[in-house]
Amino acid sequence: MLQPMMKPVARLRDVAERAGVSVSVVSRVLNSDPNLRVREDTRQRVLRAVGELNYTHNHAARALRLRRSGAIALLVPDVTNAIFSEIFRGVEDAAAEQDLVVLLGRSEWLDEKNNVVSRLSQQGRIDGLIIQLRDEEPSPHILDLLLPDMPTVLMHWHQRGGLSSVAIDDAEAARLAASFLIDLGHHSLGLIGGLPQTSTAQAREAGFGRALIDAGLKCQPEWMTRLGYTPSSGREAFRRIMSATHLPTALVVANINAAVGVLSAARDNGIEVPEQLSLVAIHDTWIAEHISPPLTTVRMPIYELGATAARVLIRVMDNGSKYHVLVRDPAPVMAVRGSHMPFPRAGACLISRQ
Amino acid sequence: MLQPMMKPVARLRDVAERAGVSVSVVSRVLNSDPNLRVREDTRQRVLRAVGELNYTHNHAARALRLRRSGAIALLVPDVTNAIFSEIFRGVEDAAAEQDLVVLLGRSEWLDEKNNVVSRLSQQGRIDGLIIQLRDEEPSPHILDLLLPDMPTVLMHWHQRGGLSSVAIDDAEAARLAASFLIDLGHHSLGLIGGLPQTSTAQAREAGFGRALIDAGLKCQPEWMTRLGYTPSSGREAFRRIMSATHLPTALVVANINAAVGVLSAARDNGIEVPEQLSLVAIHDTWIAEHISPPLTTVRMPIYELGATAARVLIRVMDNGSKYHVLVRDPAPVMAVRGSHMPFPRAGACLISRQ
DNA sequence: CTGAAAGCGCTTACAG
DNA sequence: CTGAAAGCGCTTACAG
Repeated sequence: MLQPMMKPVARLRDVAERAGVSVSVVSRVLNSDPNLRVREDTRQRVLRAVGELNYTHNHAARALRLRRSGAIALLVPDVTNAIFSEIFRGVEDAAAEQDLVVLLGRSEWLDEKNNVVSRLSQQGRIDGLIIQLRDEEPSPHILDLLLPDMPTVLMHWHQRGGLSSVAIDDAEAARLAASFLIDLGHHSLGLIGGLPQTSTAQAREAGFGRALIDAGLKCQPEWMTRLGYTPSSGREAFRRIMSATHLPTALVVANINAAVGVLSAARDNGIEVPEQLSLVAIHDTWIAEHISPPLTTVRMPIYELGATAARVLIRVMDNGSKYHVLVRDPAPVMAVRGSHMPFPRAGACLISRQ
Repeated sequence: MLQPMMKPVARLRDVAERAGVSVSVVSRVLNSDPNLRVREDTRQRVLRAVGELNYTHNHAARALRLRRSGAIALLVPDVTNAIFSEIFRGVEDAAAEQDLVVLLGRSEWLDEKNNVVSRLSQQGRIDGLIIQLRDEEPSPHILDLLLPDMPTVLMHWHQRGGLSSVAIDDAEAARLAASFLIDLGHHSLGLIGGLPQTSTAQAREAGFGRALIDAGLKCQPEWMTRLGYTPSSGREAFRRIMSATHLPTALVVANINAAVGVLSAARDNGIEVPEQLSLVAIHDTWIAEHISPPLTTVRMPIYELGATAARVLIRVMDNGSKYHVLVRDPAPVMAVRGSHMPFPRAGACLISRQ
């Protein structure tokens, strides 16, 4: 059995004694109760006693009494995904404004009985949940079953369903990437997309398609894959596209991690980026400038996505209503680096099939 | 003000009523109180009622009563560092054995007043703390001041100080990497090391040195840097080593993220890896096989590091004593990929200075 | 074998 | 303007 976690520490009662008032007054002063009228004199005595005893309130007691924990959870498929770093900061900053602590976890095993989600959301652990589902598990209905009464916000989610959701403008990101390449003279464009059941993949594909249509170009189905956002799926996608009859001169890669795989697959196949193939990836993380060639990407408002998710969650917890928010500010913007080139260019060496 | 977080839910009392016993019995049955004698009959009734009402205990009440929260925190400088993924799994698995939940956070701003560490460790939030300090802030004394009574385990920390600590065998990792290269015929080896104030960097440098000495080779100070574990520090380290009078034929890179920077700096400088320069990096993450060339690395017992940290912490919480553990099982092992070559080799093209 | 009761540290109507 | 008291949902000596 574990022992008590710390030595005796100041309680409200101790503060009250030292200040010569009742616990009620101390509690009210600390919580700035608007109904409280105290002499400034008294208030100062209380505050001084709090400082001298180094009082901080006991969360367990507070949670029990108020029926809320003061914590929210942020669950994502993979905490080590660099994109996620910014999301976390956004959530934390917005949560801190309301004195909420953020618990970070993995959104795994939603099918199993004894999963992280249920364990975290057992009575009294957290007041609300921001969750990004795994791409392979895009049916949020599971959550309804798992946590019928938990205020929940789906992240990276466009559909308007039973739960609140926040998303970034994935369509615009892909449109921007594609038209950037088109403006460079490319007219043979491919898309390395995400899993088709995810709403981000659908949106990115739609945006890509719109850019081509706007430019009077045609989508080539054999240049479009829907395999996911991981390096190995990027690798496989590249392999498939390279086996097409004709080849594109440029690719929009729907995710930067997939682009890492594309880049290394290209190298393995002796194809030079950007000389023979231009690449633009969505999302801008540290790897973009530390890989060779440095990747041209679309930078997205990821910090704001996190902050918005937290603010939406707080409102859901507050009034139980439902929100669907698309974060567009700041707008997606090109981070221009070294993985693209104009087309056609002098001395350009097209990919020739043997 | 936030509203109560969920609709009325079964309490101990509800279970007791339904089972026709007192709350004491229900509580004791659920906690398998060894002093409890109940008729099997009664126990079954209780268990059935628990199931029917879908009872789970209220954490806040439990925490208040038991004076412990059932949660521990894991704080690391950067949650998106891929090395950390395995640590997290290890900690979670070991913690789950004791029904402890793991809160994940960033170990930042230890100097500031209002930091994550203090906020998390306010009364009753967590029972203990596993922390990996930022490399730039290697004085754990700050923790003593910040959290005098919090059971704490330092991770990736070798020194025997006031706090418990767990580490992997960093010296052996570097020794293994260096002797792997030496066995390949290299005798001009450099080390791209971590910040000198960190104990991991000291250990890796020591292990590297020992391999050279064992082989009768000399350390070349101009081939050794101590700039850190990030891609940009790796880039800078490469630049410095390349400005030396003579050049090494192989490098041990003390961290895989730094190796990513080294690789791209090498490419920028027109140096072929592995043809002109062999690279072995410590730590084995997804990037190793998705970068080009795939990196030869040393795989470390990172999952076990996390699990051990949690087990040590649990013992510290239990009996207040202090432990210093070096995790050596499984032993560091080479993950052989494509960033190294024998030396000298037929047709080898050494790096020549212009 | 089982139950009544105290108390963990808070907040908040209610009373004065 | 301030305080006494109830009660949030548990656990656990103690009594029977």
